[in-house]
Order: sequence, then C-alpha cells, then structure tokens
Amino acid sequence: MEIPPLKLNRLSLYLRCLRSLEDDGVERISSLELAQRFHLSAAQIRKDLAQFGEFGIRGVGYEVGALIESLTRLLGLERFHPLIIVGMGNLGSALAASVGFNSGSFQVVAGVDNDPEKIGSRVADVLIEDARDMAAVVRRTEAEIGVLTVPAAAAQSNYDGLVDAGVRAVLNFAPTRLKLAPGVRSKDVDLRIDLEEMGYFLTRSKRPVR
Amino acid sequence: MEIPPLKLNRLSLYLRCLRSLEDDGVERISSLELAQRFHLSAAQIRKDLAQFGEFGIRGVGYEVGALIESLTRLLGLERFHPLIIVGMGNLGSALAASVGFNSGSFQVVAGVDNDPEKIGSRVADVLIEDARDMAAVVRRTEAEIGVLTVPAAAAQSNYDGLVDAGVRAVLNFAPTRLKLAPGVRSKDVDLRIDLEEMGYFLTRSKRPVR
DNA sequence: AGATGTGAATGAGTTCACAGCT
DNA sequence: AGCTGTGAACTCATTCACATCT
Repeated sequence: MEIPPLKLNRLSLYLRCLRSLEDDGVERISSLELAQRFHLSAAQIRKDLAQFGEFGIRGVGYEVGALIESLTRLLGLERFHPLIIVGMGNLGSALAASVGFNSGSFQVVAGVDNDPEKIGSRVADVLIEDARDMAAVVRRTEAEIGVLTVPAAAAQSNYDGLVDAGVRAVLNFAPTRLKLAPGVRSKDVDLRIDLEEMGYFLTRSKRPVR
Repeated sequence: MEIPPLKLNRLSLYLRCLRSLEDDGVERISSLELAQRFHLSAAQIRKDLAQFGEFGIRGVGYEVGALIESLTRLLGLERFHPLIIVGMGNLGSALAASVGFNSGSFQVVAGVDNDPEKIGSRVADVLIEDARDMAAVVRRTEAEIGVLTVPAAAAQSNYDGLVDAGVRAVLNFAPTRLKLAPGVRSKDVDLRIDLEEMGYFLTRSKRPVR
C-alpha cells in the first residue's frame, strides 16, 4: 500500500501532536479534541487513521501511547536514518546543528564541501570532508538521505553524485529543477518560492485599517 | 481572482525558468520545450498561463521577455517586500545571509532575538535588535513579511507579536501548529516532516541491487 | 450517550485530446 | 504545419452525515 505524500505528512504531524500530549500526561483523546487543540480537521484525522486499522475505541477515542507506537512503526521511525549534508554553507551548517535533523531516528553523520578552508573543520560534531570524496563518505557512514544545500549551478552534479554513491532519498534546497533518478525519492524545499507566495498575497489583499 | 497556492508556486517556477532562458539569449519558447528543459508538464504550463490572458502565439510559442514581464507584474514582484527575521539562531542567520531572501524584490531589513549576547551584533548587514522591541522594529522598517525561526515553544507568542505589529504574512519554520490570525497569510515550512517523508519511503522501497 | 469508521457527495487539481488560430 | 487555449474526462483529496460499535 502506497501512502500519498500529503497523508503521510499529516501522519507525521499527528505523531508529533500525540507526543506532545503524552508529555502532558494525556492518555486518551478523541479526534475532535485533537483537532481543536492543534487546529486540524477531526474527520480527516479519523479517515487518515482508519485506513491502517481500527486504532480507536468507539465512544471513547484513541489511546495516546498505543497510537504513538503504531504511527512510529508505520512511518519507519524506529529505524535509524543517517543524513549527509552536501554543501556546508550557512544553510547546510544550520541544518547540521539543528535539533530536527539530529533527534529521534535522524542524525547528520557527514558533511561535505568543496571549499578547502572548510574541509577538516567541524560544525556541531560533523566533520566537513572533501566533496570529491563524497562517494567514499557515503559508503563509510552508510548515509541514507542526502541533503542538498549547494548553489543552483552545482545541484545537478551533486545530486547525481549522491545517487551514484547509493543514497536513495534527497532533500533538495537548491532553487533548480533536478533531473531525477528512478528509484530515488526526492523532494524540493524551495524557500524562494514560498517567499514569493507570501509576497503575492500582500500585493493582492487590501491593507487593514490600523 | 484568487490564484490557488499550487498554481501560484508554479508561476514562480516558470518565471525563474524563463529568466534562465533569457540569460541564455532565448527569445521564444514553446510549452513543450519549456517542459522538457525543466522537467515540467507542457499541458499544465499552457493551462496555467492561459488563465491570465493569451500570452502565447499559436503555432509559435511564448515570447520570453514579454512573458517574464507579465509574470513579474502578476506576482507582484516589482514591489519591494521587506522581511523581518524573528529568531537569529543558526537558521535565522543563514536565511538573513541567503541570496534568496536578499534579491529581487525581497530583502531582510531587520532581525530580532532575545539573547543579550546577540543583540547589537550584525549578521550580513542585518542588525540584531531586542525581540521585546519587535513592534517598534516592524514599524520603523515597515517589514511586511515575518520569518519565524524560533523554537516551537516561542512560536505562537512571536507570531501574535508580529501580527499585532502589523505584519501581514508569516513564513513559519517552527515545528508547531499556529493558531492563525484572520487576514494574515501564513505558511509552514516543516523540515522535520519533509525528512520523515524521506525516511518513510526508505523503509518501504526495496534496496536496489548494487 | 458518545465517538469511531466509512460510503456518498463534493470539491480541487491534473491530464487528455483536439478545435482554433497564426 | 505547428502550437496554443480549453472543454471534457479523470484522478486525487476533503468534507459530510450517519450507521456502527463500546
């Protein structure tokens, strides 16, 4: 069964919400209350969860602990997922040091760059190695997911290098359309386009009286 | 007329592609060739563009220069859009120094943080000011778009502060579900959820023979 | 009673295929 | 002849409303 990305992302979100509830000592919750607390849709929560079996108890709600466990397994978050960051500039370095990329089943285990000044130094425990050795670094660290934080002009060649080295998923921050390799999961994170979306709505919406 | 976000994002993308073509000296291009060069869908390009008038010439294609101009105006990219970054940690600082946030009609004009060590220093020409003065900073700089790069726990209060100060669009990098204010355009960029999507497909897809 | 699970209805978004223009 | 513009078909996603179960 193939879960569409949108639904998958919501499952990640539910899991995060449930963990927060668990920290607060909540043991059971209904779809309605979950929706209200985190600004989600109750019907959608039920539909999303029901697809994978009957996790809920009718008339009661969902058991927080049990549901966390089910979602964790469903999302493959018990397995460890090592990351390699390609391009240790400002953004790459920030991600290497970030909590989101270094907790749970994720950890940045390698970083490469082509700047001789950077090679050999460390950012938050991550040793920066020579980009020319990328394939060897991937093999040594068994990095599974590549994080592309290089300029647009260098993106395709580094993507190809990651794929050749055996990486099977890539998160691309470069503002360019990659020619994708079959069998490799890729996702673009295009912050410039997000900004332009914001900008558009500003020019369109009327300014409120203030 | 209200353009749905997905379509809007594609228009941004087309504009970027066209600019790259212009730099290469291309004056005319068909939807098919545009699609092939940048791995897009020709039918979708035509449909997206046709919605706003007849930009193309049947039998020929689109005039690159004219289309760039139309899209630029359509997206509101002739107007200047000042940004304020809230939370000058690693990610906030990286964005403050990034090209994408400091070119065309966008520029980071302010940064705030609550760390006394950082206040008063500069990151890439952006002076870091006291987060408590956020409202005054927004008014002085006339920042239009807020970029939220604070920890999850601080996100809601800083979001509310931005909105109260008059910011009308927010790009939220904090991994939390904000209670949104009416009339304010907001978008979540949740890198952790993007990562989990990658991780999921790794556990599901069979490893290729290598 | 009260909340889940789900078919049916609705809506959004994409692809197809070709009429119509240059 | 060739490529755009577009109605129609199709696929994907969300919401509704209620039968179903504890």
